Amino acid sequence: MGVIGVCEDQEAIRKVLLRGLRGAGHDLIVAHTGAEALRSFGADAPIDVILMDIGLPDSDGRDVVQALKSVGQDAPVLFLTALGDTRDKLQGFAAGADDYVVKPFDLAEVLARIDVLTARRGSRGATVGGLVLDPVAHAVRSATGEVMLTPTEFRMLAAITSRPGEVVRRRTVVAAAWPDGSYVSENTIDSFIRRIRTKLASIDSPTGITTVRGVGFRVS
Amino acid sequence: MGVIGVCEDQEAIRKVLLRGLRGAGHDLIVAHTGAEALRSFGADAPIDVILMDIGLPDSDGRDVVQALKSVGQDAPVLFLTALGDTRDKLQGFAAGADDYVVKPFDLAEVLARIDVLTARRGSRGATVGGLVLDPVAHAVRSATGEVMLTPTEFRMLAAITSRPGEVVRRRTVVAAAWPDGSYVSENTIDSFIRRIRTKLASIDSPTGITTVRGVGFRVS
DNA sequence: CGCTCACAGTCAGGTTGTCGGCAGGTGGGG
DNA sequence: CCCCACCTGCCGACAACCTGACTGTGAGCG
Repeated sequence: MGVIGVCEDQEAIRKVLLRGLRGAGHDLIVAHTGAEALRSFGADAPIDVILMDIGLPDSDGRDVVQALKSVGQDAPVLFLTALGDTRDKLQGFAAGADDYVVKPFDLAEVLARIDVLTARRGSRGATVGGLVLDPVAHAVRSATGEVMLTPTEFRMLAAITSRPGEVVRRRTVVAAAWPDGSYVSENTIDSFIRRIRTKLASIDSPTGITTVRGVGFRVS
Repeated sequence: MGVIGVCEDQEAIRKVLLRGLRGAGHDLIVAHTGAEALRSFGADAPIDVILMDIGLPDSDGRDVVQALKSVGQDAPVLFLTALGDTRDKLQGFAAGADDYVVKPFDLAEVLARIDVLTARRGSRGATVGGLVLDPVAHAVRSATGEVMLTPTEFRMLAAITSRPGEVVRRRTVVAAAWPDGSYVSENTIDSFIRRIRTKLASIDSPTGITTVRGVGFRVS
């Protein structure tokens, strides 16, 4: 379903979480400490939801989340913690939480809440600024026409349009359009971007792909 | 802040909610029964978040929510209910909930959760004195416009705005914006400050970077 | 089997934006 | 008044990016 970044130091809890998440069909990126989370959950990691403990051995999960946000990681965050006071919760939300669950938690509920968080960002746009992406026909439509896209072109464009207005990093695009672990030269990305741009122009698309130097691409 | 649709039949709870929501600066559309909610919360009602009780006198809040979704109302839904079993919660999420809070609830927490739901559909980013830094888009926004920043510019501005009102030393800025151990001439810092100032001016930013002679910079 | 076509990926050359620094001007504090 | 910190305009180097042409591969077809 999605890629979940899990940061939890206690082995027993981690085991329960990992099994539950895998059972629900999620892919996982696991960290045991705040420092590890900072390394593994970078802005270019294709993470859909972050599950974060607050009481980590090396740091405060809230600080970790704020650090991640400041480097551009914008995946929604669910705090999973023993701190259940209202004040703790408010601090969690202030630190950028999208949800907050108090231990001991019920696995099924956590899974449901994760579904909500993943769905909320996925549903953000079959149609973006006068452009309609048709996954069945592998085509894009605008007011004035329609073009076919090749499979790779389609996956790339889908990755970029899935976040209208946001910059999508080149690595993220690669992760979305090519199978895991495959190497593609930077130049290949450029070529595909060019082809997509040409096709979009051929149907007088109102929105185009703008490049953000040193970062990636963005629909505007 | 936003328009909240509240559907709650019990007067005591409703009163607490209404006062709290108004106090937080929200506008309200109030319903006392499911039927009233269906009438008032239509697809064209400009609602940002729906606060729904489940145990309504005339109907089940979950059915009401599903009916609203089927007519195109897509505002996020927060269920506020006495039913706290895991099974109840799962049913709530299955019915389309974005969040689920069990009574007795803490008003401050509910307000925080509402903020999350409204913020997710609006603009994101830390806001400092009328300026919004968006790490995802690599941009700064003011009331009148938006500019893109280059990676280095963004890191510098982020370092300075991270401590509003305080003076940030030149060394601190360098440490935040350049890789460890790299030497940059004092003049280079000035150049970047200048570029950032120019970009901020181009969007009529209400706050600017003031220099503190011999120490560093500060947002005012 | 050989031809054609579409797609993926590469290469080389040109173009542009970012970075970092220089040189000269400006202004405030001693 | 002088010095030093800072401002400003400007320029060169370099990397990132764009562009058009080209190669390799595999499917479809007569």
